[in-house]
Amino acid sequence: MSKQAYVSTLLKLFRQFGYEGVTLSKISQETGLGKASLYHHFPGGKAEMAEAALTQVNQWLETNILQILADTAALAESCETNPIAKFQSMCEETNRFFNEGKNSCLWAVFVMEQSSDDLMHDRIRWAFSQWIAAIAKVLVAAGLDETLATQRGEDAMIAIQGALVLSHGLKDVAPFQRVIQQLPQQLCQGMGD
Amino acid sequence: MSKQAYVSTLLKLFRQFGYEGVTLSKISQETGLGKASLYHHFPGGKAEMAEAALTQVNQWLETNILQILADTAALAESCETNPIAKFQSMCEETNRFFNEGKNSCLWAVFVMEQSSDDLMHDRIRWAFSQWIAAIAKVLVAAGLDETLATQRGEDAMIAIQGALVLSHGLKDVAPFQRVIQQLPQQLCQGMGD
DNA sequence: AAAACTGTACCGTTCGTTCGGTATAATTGT
DNA sequence: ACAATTATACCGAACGAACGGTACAGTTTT
Repeated sequence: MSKQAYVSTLLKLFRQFGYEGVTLSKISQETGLGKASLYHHFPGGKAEMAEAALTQVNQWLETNILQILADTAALAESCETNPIAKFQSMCEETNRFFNEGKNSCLWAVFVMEQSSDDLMHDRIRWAFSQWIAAIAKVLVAAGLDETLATQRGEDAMIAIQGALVLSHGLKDVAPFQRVIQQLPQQLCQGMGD
Repeated sequence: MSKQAYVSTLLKLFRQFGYEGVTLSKISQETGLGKASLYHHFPGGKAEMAEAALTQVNQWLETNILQILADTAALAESCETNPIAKFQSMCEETNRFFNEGKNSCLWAVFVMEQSSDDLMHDRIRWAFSQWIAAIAKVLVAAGLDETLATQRGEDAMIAIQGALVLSHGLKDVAPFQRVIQQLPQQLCQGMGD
């Protein structure tokens, strides 16, 4: 089992139970590694394990979301006036990442639990603002006002995070599915449709 | 100090740190009560304390949100065609409850942490669906289609929950403030403005 | 006096962490 | 080539501290 696989297990556990809710026994059980072995891979202990999980999420954001949104290849085409395709790709990737709404968001879990120290919270804040800025940049390139574009980026994050919370609360992924489906058009509303 | 005040302290702690993040030592320290006293008031221990906190939130929902939305007094007036005033009251109360966005939502914390047992999760689900249904009922009374009305109720919950998450993530209550301000008109859009 | 309440000491368990050590693979010296 | 050394991965056992919870004798309130 590679270290990447261990981190994936850590991510699964932390976003499911939160930082305090995860015990080293659970981690040991889930990874198959003894507690002492965990300290070989993560000398910083539980805190470093949580940071590794956060790193994986932020790397997913960079490679699977930010890169797609910032991609200038499709810009030469019709994507300039109507960037709906980009947002559809974003939503597909987001839907996959959150397992159709059945997964929680590590950022939300760590932030609400206030388990993250300042350094960790800064990395989460960076993630949120980067995602928002990437969306806004696409909309600005399509001719939207910058202030409104940023607002829509925020609204997208609000919709995704809120839908995750509500879907978990209702034990029904339908709200998240509806949000994911409607989001691209919602972001592009009032533009050259 | 009344029991109600103790429960308020419990609510504060649980929504700030989550179920697993709160220890009896913290509770004892924050309430000024010894462990024995805590078990006198809450014989069921930590689980009962968490349930008491949840009960307080759900009671707030009933008395400060559901009741206002279901109030038929203003229905005789212009509220029938334009229920924006009701939603404004709802948002004011919500804004106060979440301390302008600085507080977390206990439902979201418990649901995301998966710390709640089935009975607790059912009460949280009840709260979400009741709030949504109450909003939908107002919109239906104002002439909106039932399916769309329920969707807008869900969107309101999504907006509130998502805005809380984002505001905590960004360490900035501005997104929550904007959502609270825009929500009434957003709920009534396309109606007799 | 009876009831409600609380302080102190304590219980067994589990927490995150560390120690000492083993087995295997890679590297080095000769 | 082979032996000596180092590095990597892993684990059982145990640590002190803190966990949630309990027993019981007081104290306060009524």
